[in-house]
Amino acid sequence: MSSVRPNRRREPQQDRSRRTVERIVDAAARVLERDGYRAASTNRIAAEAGVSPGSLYQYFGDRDALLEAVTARFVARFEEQLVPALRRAVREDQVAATTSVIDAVLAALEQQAPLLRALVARIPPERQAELTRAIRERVTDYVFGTLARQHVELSPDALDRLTWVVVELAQSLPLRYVVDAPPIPREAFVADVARLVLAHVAGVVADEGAIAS
Amino acid sequence: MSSVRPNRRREPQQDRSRRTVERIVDAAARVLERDGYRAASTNRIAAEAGVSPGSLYQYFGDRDALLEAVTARFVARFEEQLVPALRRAVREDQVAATTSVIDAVLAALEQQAPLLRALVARIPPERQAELTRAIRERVTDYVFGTLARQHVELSPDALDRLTWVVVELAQSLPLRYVVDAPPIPREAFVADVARLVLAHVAGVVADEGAIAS
DNA sequence: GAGTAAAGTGAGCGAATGCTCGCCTTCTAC
DNA sequence: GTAGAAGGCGAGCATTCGCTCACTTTACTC
Repeated sequence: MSSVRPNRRREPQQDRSRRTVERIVDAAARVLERDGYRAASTNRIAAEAGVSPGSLYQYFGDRDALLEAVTARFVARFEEQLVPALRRAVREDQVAATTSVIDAVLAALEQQAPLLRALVARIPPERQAELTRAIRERVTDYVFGTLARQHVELSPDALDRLTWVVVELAQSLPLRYVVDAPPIPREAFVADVARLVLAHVAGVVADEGAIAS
Repeated sequence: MSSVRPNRRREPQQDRSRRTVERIVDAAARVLERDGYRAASTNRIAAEAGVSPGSLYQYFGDRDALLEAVTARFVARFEEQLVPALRRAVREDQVAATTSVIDAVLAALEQQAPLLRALVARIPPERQAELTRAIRERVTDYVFGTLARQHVELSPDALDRLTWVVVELAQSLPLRYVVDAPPIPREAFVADVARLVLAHVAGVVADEGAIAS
């Protein structure tokens, strides 16, 4: 139904134009943070970037493509910071690794807290789901892989069930923590979430063992 | 900063007009579900309701006031269904009560699943935060009260910390469950969340006890 | 059934927005 | 130095949308 919409209308070839694209995405993020989604019109973003509307449309097919680029960059930066931490965590024991991962997710979200708040609370449209989905995919792959390795005895169904809840714990809770900023010390929160994850894994493993025997 | 914006421009006095208001809110919810936020223009909603734009503006000050009425009705219906269940849960023991509450929250959300999905995923604007905040407030009051009664030994700080996480577990997880519809049997999910809540409460209580002694 | 208030109508205004296009400027290759 | 491509410009077009207002219809009161 929806025709193929190119995110980019033209691929920048000179440094000059690459900088222009950066400036536009920067400006879009800034306007989104400051003034919200409604006010983030293409003309306004172009003005904020010090660029003409025509230039904007040389690189972005339409308004949505531009806003999508903002969330894409958010996700890229999130991943960029998270992946090394995940790699490091592999060498730790289960308890330490769990804590490290929670901490890393939280840190990666905190890095871009203002934009995150804007994206979550100031409501981009049909595309907001894409943001959380994109973040979740990254974490899901890792969590599923780790759990599958550590608990080869679990059935695929149990693994799915386990993974979904663990990802929610390891991702939704930190996300809400950053957005809401509740009066809970950071370390206490990380410890709480890590304990929840470990308790849940142990619980489901015990359940499955009870069924199997 | 924001001037006082009356949600209602005129209070309906005849049955006829009360029905009109209902039809408008119904239509708004329907368009939101079917076509998303962008397409939910006032003219479109009026047409869907079989009503003229003028009539719409007799009862709603502006577009946002109308969309706010949609989420307000969602929250009202949610509460309407949840409160009796909470009252019933008071008479049960801790484990049963926890399970009952999780189940009740889930059921109340499932009741309006399509609209919930639209409100969460199809992104109303700066007001989406209000939806989750409104829901959360209802649950928070209950959770805080219950925990305070059961654990008088806890410090106010510990209670806050406990309440925030428990509310996230009891509300965010079910909400995501309804929106995402993951491949997890309902009863297993409810049991998992209940166990998580109980484990977390026990954990924090143990922590505090260790500090106090 | 006359008078009045409430409810409802819908053509259309003013403003804003997304986006275009003809034109100019800068860069690159030779 | 120059041709041609890439990049940039911005006035303005087409469209849409929120909202109004002069008017009609319906309901209530006595």
